[in-house]
Amino acid sequence: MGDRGGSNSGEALLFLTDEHLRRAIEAMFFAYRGFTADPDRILEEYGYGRAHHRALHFIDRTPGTTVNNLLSILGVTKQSLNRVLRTLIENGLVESRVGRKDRRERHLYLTDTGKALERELSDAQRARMRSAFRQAGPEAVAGFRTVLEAMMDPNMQRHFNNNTQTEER
Amino acid sequence: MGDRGGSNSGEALLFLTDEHLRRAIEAMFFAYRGFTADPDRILEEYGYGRAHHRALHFIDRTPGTTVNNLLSILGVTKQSLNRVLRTLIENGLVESRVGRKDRRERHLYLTDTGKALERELSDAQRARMRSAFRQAGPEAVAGFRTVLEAMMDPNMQRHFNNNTQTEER
DNA sequence: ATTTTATGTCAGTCTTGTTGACTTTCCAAG
DNA sequence: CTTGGAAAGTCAACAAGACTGACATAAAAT
Repeated sequence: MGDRGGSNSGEALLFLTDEHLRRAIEAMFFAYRGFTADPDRILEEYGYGRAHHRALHFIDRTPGTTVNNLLSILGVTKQSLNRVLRTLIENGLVESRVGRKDRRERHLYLTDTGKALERELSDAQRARMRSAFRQAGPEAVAGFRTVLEAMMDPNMQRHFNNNTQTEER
Repeated sequence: MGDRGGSNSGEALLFLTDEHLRRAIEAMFFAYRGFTADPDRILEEYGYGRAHHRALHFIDRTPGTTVNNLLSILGVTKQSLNRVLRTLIENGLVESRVGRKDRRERHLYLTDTGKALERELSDAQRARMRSAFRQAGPEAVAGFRTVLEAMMDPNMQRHFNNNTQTEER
């Protein structure tokens, strides 16, 4: 019982008491709140919500992505996504183009207005992330990413590492 | 641009390109989904939601906590919390006791049934956390926690480090 | 005695998720 | 060529969980 978690390097065993894990769970909860706080404030000004932010983010990340692809990334129903997408299209933030190869598909792009809002949102989020990373230092950042990736569902890891360019411009 | 952020802990400089930060933002998004996936499944069986989980968690963490304290931790309105709390009390998972010193206050405790569900939920969440921690290794875990804490709002850091026992048993 | 605090409740709104049913388009296999 | 089924959109209805605002009650504080 009076054992130690060994040295920091190598494969030293981990003493993960329930209390350690509970603290980590709470840290995750509180940190996520911080993570979304800044974008939430901006979104409110425009009358949008987090769902809109997510759509903007992933369309920006992969221009020309299809609705179906977006669905599998976001993990919501098409009806739910469609409502958000319709608003964004109506308001001129997102453009939906019929696919050339498969004309059932709609390929999604951000307009200049859409890009501007996405920028504003991600600038705020990046600023907080950058500040946290600077405070924590490079080693901590590496560890942070490693743990986050290990926490994802395998399916989401796939999306995370998938840099497919669905170009159809 | 070629600057160094070397005032940290005497470590290598951080190259935080927008692309790095974007990846980190996505990792946070996907990881949080994994983080909540298991409890969500369990909650669904019982007809509860995340809001109930949060209440159970923090009442379990700080038995005898008051409604007001819970409100400031969870950051929701009292109407919203009250609905959740009422359900949990009606279903016999939470007990609400009038304060002895200040009889306006209600002190909240988990019943045995409440403790059982809290256990089931946090066991699932801890299992995933433990697995991720084991995969990532001790160094990564330390970094993970450091970054999360730096990402919180100062107000939430306060709650995170506050181990006040509101004992009124 | 009055004010403030802690809590609870009622009513109504909003966002974002859900299911189910139906239509249109259109690729591809029979 | 016909038909089956996939991709996408639409409509309707609904629920959880957040919100605001108004009001009630009890008790502590002034």
